[in-house]
Amino acid sequence: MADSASLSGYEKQRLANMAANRRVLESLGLGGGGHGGSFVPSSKKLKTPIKKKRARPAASPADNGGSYQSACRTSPRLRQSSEGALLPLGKTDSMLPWPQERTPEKVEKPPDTFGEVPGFPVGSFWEMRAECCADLVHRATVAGIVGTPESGCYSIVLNGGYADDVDDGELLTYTGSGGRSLKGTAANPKNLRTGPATHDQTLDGKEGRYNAALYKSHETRQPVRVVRGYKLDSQWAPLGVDFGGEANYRYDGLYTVERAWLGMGLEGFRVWKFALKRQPGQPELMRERVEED
DNA sequence: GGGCCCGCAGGG
DNA sequence: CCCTGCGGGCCC
Repeated sequence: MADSASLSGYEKQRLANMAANRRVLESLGLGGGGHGGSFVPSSKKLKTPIKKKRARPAASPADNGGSYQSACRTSPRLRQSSEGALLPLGKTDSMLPWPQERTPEKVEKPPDTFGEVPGFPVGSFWEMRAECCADLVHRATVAGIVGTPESGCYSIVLNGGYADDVDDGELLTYTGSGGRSLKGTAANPKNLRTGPATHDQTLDGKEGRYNAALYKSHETRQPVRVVRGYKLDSQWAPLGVDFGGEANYRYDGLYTVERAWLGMGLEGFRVWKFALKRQPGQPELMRERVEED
């Protein structure tokens, strides 16, 4: 670790924000770092992809007629059926409710629900967000938060979108959405999916609806499904298929929203922050990475 | 690495 | 129709 004098203002602020986030998590009962979790192999996080390019199977709607098929796989430790028989790769005895075949027509989706999605237990994983979306575990292809201000939040994806979020596995902090200009300028109009922060996040309106969903969950204490992505800088994140792992996105179980507060983001605007705690009685988290340095 | 484009789901 | 967003691919 470099001495603090050599750190940029941004990096100092990042560390300060992370320290503040950790204090929130510590107030929820667990000391920071190193607890729980089954320690799976010691594959270091690679700095560069193993292969420059992977041949990705038809994975865009244009390639398969307008819809994503289910491409969920189940982790090796879950790959045995309840009877103990080894199942064919990629199949579990409970993996049935969602189409196994390609579905050219738009599929009518049932309303979203709280809690585990039948057929997709803790440890289920995917290569792409769209597949996770098709399986109804996180019903958005890009957005990190799914839910409504009225019902609450059904699911979130942790994928390193905010550099000062803290992930201790059982406890984590998560930053809300909004506060960005995605339209570009009149002279140079864009249609961005993300962009630099330009204003404070809010709980209001369509821009704040996802924050309001998490805030509602803080009140209702309904469980939130948590999916971790490979871009998350955490020992609890999946390695990523380009880095020697088998998952890019992994369902890690149900969490409750324990805290909700307005904080200062790294880009100089207010952001909504949430602290989540994993519900007890679930399979242990997988730890595919060694300690980050 | 960064920049840019555009598909998609979901909600107003 | 419009808008949002922790994608993914491509180019440089």
